Order: sequence, then structure tokens, then C-alpha cells
Amino acid sequence: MESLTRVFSTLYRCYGPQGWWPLPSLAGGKGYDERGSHPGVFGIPDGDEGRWEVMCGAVLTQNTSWTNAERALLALAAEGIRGPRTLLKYPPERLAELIRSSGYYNQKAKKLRSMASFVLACPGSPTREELLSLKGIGNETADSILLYAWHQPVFVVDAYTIRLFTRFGLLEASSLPAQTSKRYNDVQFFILKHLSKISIPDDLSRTDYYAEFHALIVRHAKLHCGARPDCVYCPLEQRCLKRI
DNA sequence: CCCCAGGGAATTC
DNA sequence: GAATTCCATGGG
Repeated sequence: MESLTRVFSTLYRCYGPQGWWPLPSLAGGKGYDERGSHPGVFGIPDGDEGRWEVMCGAVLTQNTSWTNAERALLALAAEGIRGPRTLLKYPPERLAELIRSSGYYNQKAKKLRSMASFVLACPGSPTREELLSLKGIGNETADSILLYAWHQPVFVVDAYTIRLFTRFGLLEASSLPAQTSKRYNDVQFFILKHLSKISIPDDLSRTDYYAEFHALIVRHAKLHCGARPDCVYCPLEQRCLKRI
């Protein structure tokens, strides 16, 4: 599917690299940032603390704006909670208070604690199944963690992705399963089926390509393809079917 | 006032 | 098994 790669190249040309969580190969190895990407507040990006921060960020931003999630990350860092060990020393209600800005704070406090217990019990790169077995980690959060914390070549699907590709004409809304989890896996399989065959621009690894693609979709959806689409000046407008 | 945000689980039909 | 409902803050 050539149009899938054209979507990427158009968005990449238009918005540039997003660098959601530092991509060493894009940032000259320093980690960040010339474009407003997330510099990391827990520790160095590819260290234990950096990976833990990505995992926390993935949970805290569930159905929540990144600015609200980031406030919670900053509050944790300010409190000296930069790893699973220290996090578990805080009772859930105290933790909930700290991450209040991220919304759903009681639930997310529990999620962070269960994730912390897991990381301590099973250090190192987690499998998708292990992540999914944790309460509060579903498909998207698990894949975000695998991609952005552990640099696994996983394509993250979210509501933006489905909305954009449906409107654009790559996906048929009526033929997608109703069930959330099944729909996620179907869409991911569809995308991977096509992307696995293509060659990646040589300045990007496959992992970085997927990381940038997802971040670009989010960026583009915020600017032009939200619940209410704003098609004026949309860089994809010429090829978009504008289905809603 | 409304709707939306880098979802997921529990509950109910 | 599919459709609600709940979780909840902050910005537009």
C-alpha cells in the first residue's frame, strides 16, 4: 500500500521529526530536543529511570491530554519518585494526590503500583503478554511501552490512527469489528501487513519510523483531523476522501 | 454551557 | 457477547 508510506512522507515533510521521547538516532545521541519533544524528567532516556518514565507517561496519558499527564510526571519527579522502588513506598492515596492533574487519579495510582511491582519482579524487556496481564494496561499502552521505552518495532494504533485512516480511505469503517480490542488488532495487522514490506528511509531505523509515524499521526490529528476536522490547509487534503 | 484528551475495566443488558 | 457506564482533571 503505497498511500500509507505517502501519508508518512507527507506528514514528515510537513511537521518534521516529533521525537516523542528521545530518539537517540535522530537527536545525535544526546537524547533530545530541538522541537519541543519530551526531554525526560526522571533520568537519562535509555537508562532504567528513563524507561520507567516512559512507562509511567504511557499510563498517565490514557484518555488524557499530554500536558496534564506531564504535570503528574513532574510532580512525581519533584517528590523524588523516579523509579518503581520509591513509588511503592507511597500509599495509593498519597500517590493519587500527586498525580491528580492526570485525571482518573485513583485508578492510575493503582495502575502505577501494579506496574512498579511487575518491573521489580521482572526487570528487563517485557513481553506484550506480560504487559497486557497487568490491570490498566491494554493494547495501546502496552504497544506504546514496547515502542517508546524498549524500542521494539511495534506500530501503535489509537483512536487518531483509526479516525485518520478511515477518513483518508485506507480503512473501511463499516468493516471494522465493533469490539475495541479486536478492532485494535485488526487495524494493527492491516498496517503491519503493508509496512513490513516497504523499505524505510535510510536515516531511520524501523523502530524510529514507527515511533515517528505514530507521533506524526497524533500531531496531525490535533491540528487538522480531530473530532471536528479542519480541512483548511490540511497537508493530506488533496488525497483525502473526507469521509466522516 | 459544551466537547475533548496520546484508554481500559467493570457493569449491565 | 455487545453496549453502557465509570473513572476525573484541565483546556478550548
